[in-house]
Amino acid sequence: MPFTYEYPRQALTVDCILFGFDWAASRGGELKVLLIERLHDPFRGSWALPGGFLDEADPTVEHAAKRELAEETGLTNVFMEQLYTFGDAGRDPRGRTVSVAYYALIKLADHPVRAGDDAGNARWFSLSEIPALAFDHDQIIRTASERLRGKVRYQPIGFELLPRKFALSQLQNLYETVLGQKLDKRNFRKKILKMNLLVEGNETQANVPHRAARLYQFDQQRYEELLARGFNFEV
Amino acid sequence: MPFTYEYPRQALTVDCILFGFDWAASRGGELKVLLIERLHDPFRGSWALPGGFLDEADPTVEHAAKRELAEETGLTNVFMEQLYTFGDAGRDPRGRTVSVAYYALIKLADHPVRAGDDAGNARWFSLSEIPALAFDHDQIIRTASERLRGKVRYQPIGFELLPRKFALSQLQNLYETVLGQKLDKRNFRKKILKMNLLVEGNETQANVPHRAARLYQFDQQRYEELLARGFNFEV
DNA sequence: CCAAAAGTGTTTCCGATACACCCATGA
DNA sequence: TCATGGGTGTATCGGAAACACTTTTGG
Repeated sequence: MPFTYEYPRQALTVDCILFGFDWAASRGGELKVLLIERLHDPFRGSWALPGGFLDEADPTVEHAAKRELAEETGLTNVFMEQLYTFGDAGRDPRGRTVSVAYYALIKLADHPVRAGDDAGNARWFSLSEIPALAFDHDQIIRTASERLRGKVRYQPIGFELLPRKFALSQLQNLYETVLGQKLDKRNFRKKILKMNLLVEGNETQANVPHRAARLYQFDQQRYEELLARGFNFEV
Repeated sequence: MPFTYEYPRQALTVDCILFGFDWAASRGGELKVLLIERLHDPFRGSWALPGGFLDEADPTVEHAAKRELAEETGLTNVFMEQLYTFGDAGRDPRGRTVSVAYYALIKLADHPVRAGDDAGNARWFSLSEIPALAFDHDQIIRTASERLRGKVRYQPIGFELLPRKFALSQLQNLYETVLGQKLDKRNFRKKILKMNLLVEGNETQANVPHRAARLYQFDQQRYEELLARGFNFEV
């Protein structure tokens, strides 16, 4: 059942960049990106970002991104933000395709991943060990990483990337990873605590071969206040 | 000559938001936006953003935006940045249309505007007196205004919006207009001069009924250095 | 000489930075 | 008892903010 139009039309796709923070990575945390293995041509067998064609039934483009993500990786309830639209001629060997990319930050532990219908496999890759990707997806990931580095300055990204309860050193480690630079421990703590964004819990780490760290949580209400009124976290 | 595809495709358009700064506007400057009057349905006779369909021959989406802008308003050599992609169902009465919006800042004086082929008229409107617009173009303009307010904090926008030679009070007025708040004259001057971004000229304003202001220019080279290394202009 | 905008310094305050040692825990 | 990371305070510096009067020009 073909579809016919008076003028040529380009294909419209969405792609999803999901970032997770892997605290357990040996000696310092790592940022990871979720990739799927393509089951169909073009680039069959290659790793790629989850994504696919916009559907007539999708009420919004963002909806299409969430739908494709769920279909290919099983992930749901992910808050996505639009990143950028990629549409250079030649980015898809099938013909002109324009892709709207969305990105999200999620807690790795809360979102187990499984391969879905259109994907042979789904896996988290460290940013530093990403294989050759289909289409211009390496370029998309670079753009997303830059955006993340920018976002960290005016939004508390730990809220989305860390487990509900975390040690301050984990939060600092996350910032150091995203920003690519070491931060002073005492100054970091002073600054982050002064924001009144964190609630000190009663628990501490368990089974660590050193003094156990106190665990904190984000204060949801305070977080929303900060977002609404504008926020600034200069390093 | 119809075009046929195996799966349904959405129409892809581009829209251009051009901002200009009108210094002469009585009592303080005004931000203006370029609009065109639509010659064809839907929304024939309405004011709208310049824009149109992506063409198969456009090598990039940005190229499509520049091409449409030139066709409808005669403006060329405009540096555009991608703003956001708008694709909610229902934003176009003809059917599903996804639009990639681009925005640019230009010097009003350097870019005289004329109506082009597909536009009955082209005119600058103050942000405060924008008429009812076609599609969701009011929403697009709101998004662009917010982006501009954000951009002002890390890029010297005066470079793009002001005439080549300008008085410091013009620059301050621009910042006040974009940010929507008054700034302290002495502090503003100190800060902007300390950046070494401005070159003091020999000339002064002519024919003003008060003390003539010294005129400055941006230092192109210093500007590029700042852009490259990152830039911060907190109010 | 009046109206209107140009131009000019100092003080205060706060946040950013730099910096080193003791503490708790499990092995 | 040792290795490992957790936890803590102070001094200095620099940029941000507040603030008012004199100068120049055309009408």
